[in-house]
Amino acid sequence: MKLREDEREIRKTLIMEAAMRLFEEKLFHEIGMRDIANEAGVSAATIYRYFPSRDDLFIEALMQDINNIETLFEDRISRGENNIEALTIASVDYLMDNEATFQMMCHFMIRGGINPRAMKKFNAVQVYFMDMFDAVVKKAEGGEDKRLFTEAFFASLTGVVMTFRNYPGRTKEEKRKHMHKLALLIMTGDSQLGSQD
Amino acid sequence: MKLREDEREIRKTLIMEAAMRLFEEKLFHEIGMRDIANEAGVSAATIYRYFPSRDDLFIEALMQDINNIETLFEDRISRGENNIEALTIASVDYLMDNEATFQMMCHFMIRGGINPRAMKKFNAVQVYFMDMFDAVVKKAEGGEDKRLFTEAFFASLTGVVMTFRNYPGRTKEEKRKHMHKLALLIMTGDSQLGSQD
DNA sequence: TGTACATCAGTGAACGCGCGTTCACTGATGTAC
DNA sequence: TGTACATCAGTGAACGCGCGTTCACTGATGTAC
Repeated sequence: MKLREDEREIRKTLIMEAAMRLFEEKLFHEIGMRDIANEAGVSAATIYRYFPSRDDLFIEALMQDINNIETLFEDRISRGENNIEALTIASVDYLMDNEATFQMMCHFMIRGGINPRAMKKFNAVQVYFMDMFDAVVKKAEGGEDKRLFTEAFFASLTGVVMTFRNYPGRTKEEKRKHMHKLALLIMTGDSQLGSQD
Repeated sequence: MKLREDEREIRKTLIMEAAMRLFEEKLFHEIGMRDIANEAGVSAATIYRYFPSRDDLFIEALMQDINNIETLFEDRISRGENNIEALTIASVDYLMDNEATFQMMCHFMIRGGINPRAMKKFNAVQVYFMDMFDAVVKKAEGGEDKRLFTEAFFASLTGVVMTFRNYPGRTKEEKRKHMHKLALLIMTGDSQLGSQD
């Protein structure tokens, strides 16, 4: 019966959304199955009827989130914010404002011992994400293959956010501004420090 | 008695070195107090006579490691490898070859809930590290204040290594080469992709 | 319309394990007189 | 040189907790005849 299958999909989404909500108050490693169950209004055991493991749950949530990013960025492009500077700012802001995505990314990049099934999914997500970035960059910059540029772009923004997001003694807005500055410096070779050719 | 104090310092170092050795076979979060104790040839309880907690132990180890980096980089500079390109390669290699340092850095940057005492130490380490980098860059590049540049440098290299160190289907050497390429692209705006002024 | 059966969502409770840390104690070493 | 005492390194065992996951079971819903 098809209806049942649809129903299942809806439940899965409900559970994932509950999990995502928890990132607003907790860090990735502090979010347990019981927390998610509680937030979703089901029992912890129920989650296992929809996801084979905690890792799988989070990776599926990440996959779903990536789709949101895609439309979000395409909207920006179509609104004319399609130069590298605007894209840089947008990317930093995205990573700053979407704790869930950022934390999950870091987790799966750094942590080992993830089951192969989940890891395969995560790698697919990474490739997909990079492809999307690539397409955006291509539209913004025009022309030939910029894969290397995209990778550098993505990796260094991640690094900037990771390094300065917990910088002590700064408000969130100060951190954000600082990151913008650094990201622009990296991406455009801006100011008196630029690339020496 | 002074001798006793010295003896304590030696023991501390022994334990830290044992901990560092474990990074060659395990990831940060897999290294437990019992493992360290075992590797150092003492009991787990003994460690607590020297360090107030696991976090403190690792942070002190990190602090010690940073000193090694300093001399390592200063050697390079004095051997004439003092341009940005050489420094970039050296930094990537360092992060690739020193699992311990890299993993500890990531851990303390991302993970919350670290006790304030330990966190304060970690922040001091970060500042120290950045200062050192700054000095190296200044010597390599000459001239004025490049703090922003240093920060961007450091953060993006960290990001590159983090993003591509577990890239599937590549040997370690392939990964390393790829990182070099990306890092150089970022730092110098090299190749056909460079910064558009 | 009614009955027997299969399917499956949902769950409370428990399993099993690992881990950071603490406790109560032993024994060696140094100090004072 | 000998004795009484203080200090402290070291430890095996246990504490306490949290967590991912599984189990055995209940009850609702859909299907077949």
